Amino acid sequence: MPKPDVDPTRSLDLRVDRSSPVPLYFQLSQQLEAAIEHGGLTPGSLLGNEIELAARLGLSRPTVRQAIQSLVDKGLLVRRRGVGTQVVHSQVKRPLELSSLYDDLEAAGQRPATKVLVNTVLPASAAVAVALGVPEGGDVHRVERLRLAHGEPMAYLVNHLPTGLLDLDTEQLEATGLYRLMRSAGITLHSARQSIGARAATAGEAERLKETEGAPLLTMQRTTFDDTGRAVEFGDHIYRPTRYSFEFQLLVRP
Amino acid sequence: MPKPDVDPTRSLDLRVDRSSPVPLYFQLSQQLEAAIEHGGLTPGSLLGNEIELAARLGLSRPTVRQAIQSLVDKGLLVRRRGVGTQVVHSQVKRPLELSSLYDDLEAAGQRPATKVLVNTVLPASAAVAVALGVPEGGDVHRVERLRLAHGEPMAYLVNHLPTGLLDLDTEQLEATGLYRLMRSAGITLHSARQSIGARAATAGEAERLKETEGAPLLTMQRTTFDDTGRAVEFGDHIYRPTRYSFEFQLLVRP
DNA sequence: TCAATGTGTATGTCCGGACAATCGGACTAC
DNA sequence: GTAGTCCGATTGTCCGGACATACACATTGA
Repeated sequence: MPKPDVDPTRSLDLRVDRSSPVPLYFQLSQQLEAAIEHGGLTPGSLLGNEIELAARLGLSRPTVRQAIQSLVDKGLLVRRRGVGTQVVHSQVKRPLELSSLYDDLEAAGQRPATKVLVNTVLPASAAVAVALGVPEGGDVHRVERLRLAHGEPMAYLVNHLPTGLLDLDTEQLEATGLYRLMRSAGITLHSARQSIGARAATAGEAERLKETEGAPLLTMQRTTFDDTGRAVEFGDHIYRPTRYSFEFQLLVRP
Repeated sequence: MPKPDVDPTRSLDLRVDRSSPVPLYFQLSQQLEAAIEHGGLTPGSLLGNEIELAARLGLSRPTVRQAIQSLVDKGLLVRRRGVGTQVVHSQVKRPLELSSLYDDLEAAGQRPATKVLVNTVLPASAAVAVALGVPEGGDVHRVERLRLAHGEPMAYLVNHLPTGLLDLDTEQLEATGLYRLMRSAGITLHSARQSIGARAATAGEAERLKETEGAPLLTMQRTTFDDTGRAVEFGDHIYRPTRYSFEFQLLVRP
C-alpha cells in the first residue's frame, strides 16, 4: 500500500518577498508555475489545501487563491471542490496567444528574414475601409512583406494600418515584426478577429512564393484591435502550407 | 460643452436576488453582459466606480470586482487604474472556444447533416497511439464521418478515441456532434492542441468531397484532453475551403 | 451485495476594511 | 509657455474571517 500522498508543495521552498514591489500573488504563481515546469510538481499531484499553504507562507487565503486562480486560467491547474487542486497532466504549452509570425519563427529558432516589398500610403479601398473603420478613400498605410526562413519564402503578408498611429520605418519592419513595432509605439493590443482558410495560388502569388499556379495556399485574414476598440491593423496573409501551419493550444473555458 | 458623463449603470435597473443559488457575482456579470449586448451600456462608456456600484447593489466590493473581472477576462471590459472601467468598442463576439464543427454549423443556421461512414474498433497505428497516449496496436475507436450542409459535403472527419470512455452509437453520431456526446458522457473537456494547414486533395478525398484531385483543402488535426490530462480524442479533418473557414476571435492576455 | 446515509475536507462564495499604485487634470514655478 | 508638482479619483493588492457547497469515503441499512 503506497504511502498516502503528502503535500508536494512542502518540499518546494516557496517564499515571498514582502519588500518587493511584485505582488505577492504573482510571486507565488510564478514559483508554482516554475515548479510545474521543472518537475517539482508532477502532473496529477494534489497541491494541498489553500488554508495550510497560506499559513505556511504567511499569506492570506485570498492571496493564495488569486495565485492559484491565475494558473487555473492558464490551464496548468484544475480545482475540484471537496477534492483539491491538481496539476494538469502536462501537454499544455502555449495557450494560443496573438502570435506574430515573426515571433513564432524566432521561437522555433528559424531566424526569420523579412523583405519589405511595399511601404506606402494610399487611399483605402472599400474592404480595407470597412475592416479598419476608416472612411473609404482616406489615407492608410499599406505594407507588403515577404517572409523567409532559411532563404526560402514562407509567407506573403499584406497589411493595412490607419495613419497616425505609428511611423512605419522600412528598416525597422525588416528587423522585427509588426506587432513588436506597435507594442513599442505604446499601442496595447487587445483582441483580434481571425479567419483561416485555403485556396489555390494565383500566378502572381505562385511566383512570389516559389510555388506553382494552383498550388494550395493557407490564408489568414486578421483585424487587430487595441483596448479602446480601434482597429489598428488589417492583415491579409498567405502561407506556403508545406512550410507553415497554425499550431496552438486552446482551453475550454469553464 | 457636453454634459459630464454620468455613471451609465445608474439607469440600468441592476438587481441581485440573494435567495437565488446563483452566485451574486455571476448574477451581476450576466446583467452587465446583457446590458452591453443590448446597448444599455454603450462602447467606450465608463462604468462608474466599483465602490459606489457595490453600495448601490448592497454588495461588497470584492463581489463586484469578481463580476467585473469575469467580463474583463471575456474581453468585454477594460480596466484602467486611476481612470475606471470602460466598455470595449464592440467587435468582440466569440472568444475562440473549443468549437465543434457541428455546433458551428448549427449556430450559423445551416442544419448540419452527418453521415457515418465508418464506426469500428481497430488496433492503433503508431501515429494514433502517440497522439492518444495508448499502446501501439491496442484497441481504439475509429470513426469516419462526412459532414454536409444543404446536401453539399463540407468536411471529411476522421476521429480516433480510446476505448472504454463512451460507447459510440452510430445513430447518435449522426444526430449530434462528437463533443456533445463526450460531454453528456461525463467527460469534462479541458484543452486541445490544434494544427491547421492546407494541402492538395488526393483522388479519394476529392471524390468524397465532390472536389477535383489537387484542389486545395483545409486541414485540421486536433488532440483533445480532459481535465485529468488524458487524451480523449484525436481528429484528422479536411474541409472544403470554399465552404468552410476557421473564424475566431482571440484575446491578448494581459 | 448493494444502495442510502452520514461525515470530513476542500474549494466556492461573500463580507468589510485598509493601504498602495497609478492616471489625469489643475496648479505652480521657472 | 513649458515643465514640474500636487491632488483627487479609481483600480490594484492584501488581510482575516464566515458560511455554503460539493466531493470522497466510511458507515449503515435493506
